[in-house]
Amino acid sequence: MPPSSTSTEPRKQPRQARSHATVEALLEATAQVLVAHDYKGATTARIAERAGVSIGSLYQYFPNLESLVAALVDRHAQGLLEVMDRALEGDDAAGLEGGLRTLIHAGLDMQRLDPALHRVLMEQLPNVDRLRRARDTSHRLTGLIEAFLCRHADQLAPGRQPALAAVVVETSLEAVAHRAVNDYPSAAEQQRLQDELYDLLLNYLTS
Amino acid sequence: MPPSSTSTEPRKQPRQARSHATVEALLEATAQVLVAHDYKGATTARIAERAGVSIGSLYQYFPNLESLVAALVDRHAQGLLEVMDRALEGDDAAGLEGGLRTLIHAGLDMQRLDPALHRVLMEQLPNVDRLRRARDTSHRLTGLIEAFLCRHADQLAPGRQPALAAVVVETSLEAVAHRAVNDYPSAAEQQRLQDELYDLLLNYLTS
DNA sequence: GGGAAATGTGAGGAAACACTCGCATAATTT
DNA sequence: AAATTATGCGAGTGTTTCCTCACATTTCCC
Repeated sequence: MPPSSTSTEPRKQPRQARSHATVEALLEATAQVLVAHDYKGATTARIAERAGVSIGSLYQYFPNLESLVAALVDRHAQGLLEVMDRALEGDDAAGLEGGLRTLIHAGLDMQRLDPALHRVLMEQLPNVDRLRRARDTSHRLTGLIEAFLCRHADQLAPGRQPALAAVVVETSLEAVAHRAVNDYPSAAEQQRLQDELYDLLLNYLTS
Repeated sequence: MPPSSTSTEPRKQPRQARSHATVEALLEATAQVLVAHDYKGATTARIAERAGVSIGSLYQYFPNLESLVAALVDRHAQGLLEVMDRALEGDDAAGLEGGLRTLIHAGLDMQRLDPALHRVLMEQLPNVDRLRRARDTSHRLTGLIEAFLCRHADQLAPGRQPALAAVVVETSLEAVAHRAVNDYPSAAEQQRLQDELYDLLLNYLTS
């Protein structure tokens, strides 16, 4: 393994439809290989082969393997945030209870976007800065939740500080939703856990 | 990277004090290298060098790199469970509230055992069976918590099923404790999150 | 002390790895 | 249709890695 260049910036921009398809195929292949072989087994050769593209083409658009994974992380994180954003927008009329229901539902949906990929991306990426930065979707999520709580501050229990509560809510929501989707495949069980999550968070917020 | 043998069983048992020290040094070195270089960077050469031992000695006791990591995981998991076991033993007199306090305290303590190592082990190990098996300390923990809840079943809210509640409690406890220890270094902040955790779980269990 | 067993050594083989580079092909522009 | 630019290719380079093996050293036991 010779030294890998440190930049994670794209090497060149695709200008024709053909090359857009190549980049797309590479990203998709990266996702599949990550899921099938774990991070340590995600090699340039495997990814290129899976994408039906030569190694050389891979390096036309990504300066190194890490940047390819970083691009995939960015894209996945984008999708996650959009799920939560869409769910929370315009749901203020439903009050804290209703909003919490959609919040929890969105939490489950996020995990369902691509659970296997989600696992690898969240669990196995090395602590390289670029990847870490892309990974703290959690922190941006916490921000969204804090804003949500502030919008319903009047219904919160007296002592609850939105900033602190947002951390607790986001962390438990993500963890329980993750476990529900990954360890309990049946829809009935997932529904039960979703109901428990509602109990957990509502009682906490309103004491 | 030639084919790595698949067995993770120890190659031979150390019989003299000297070799016990070697095995110990290797495990300790593995932990340090994992923390310093992430899973992908944990190479046999680095580990042996750090342990002050030759590569050959490493392979006297471990058939491959993976088995070395697996042994470390086992050992770490053992430590975690002992923390929780000790905390819960004989604390039945304190009732649900008191027991929950020690439960939460133990959850934080588990994360503090060796936070950096804990992170790498929990987050970066590949999904190889042996490692997966060793990793589901969470499930055994859930069992401990379920037993705890059953012991105080009379104080639980009417609808609460211990088995389901144990999953929720274990998952949120682990996640929030993890975040507290890793993202909030100051003792004051950790204490605040610990109190929030108490609110979260007590309100949930007793509705 | 001497033989046997346990332990330690590290150079080196074989394979896998990230990445380059010179060149072929396809699309676009003029 | 010629020139230019964009895209695609994959054998090859230099490195890294896992792991073995023939041998050296230490400990144990009588």
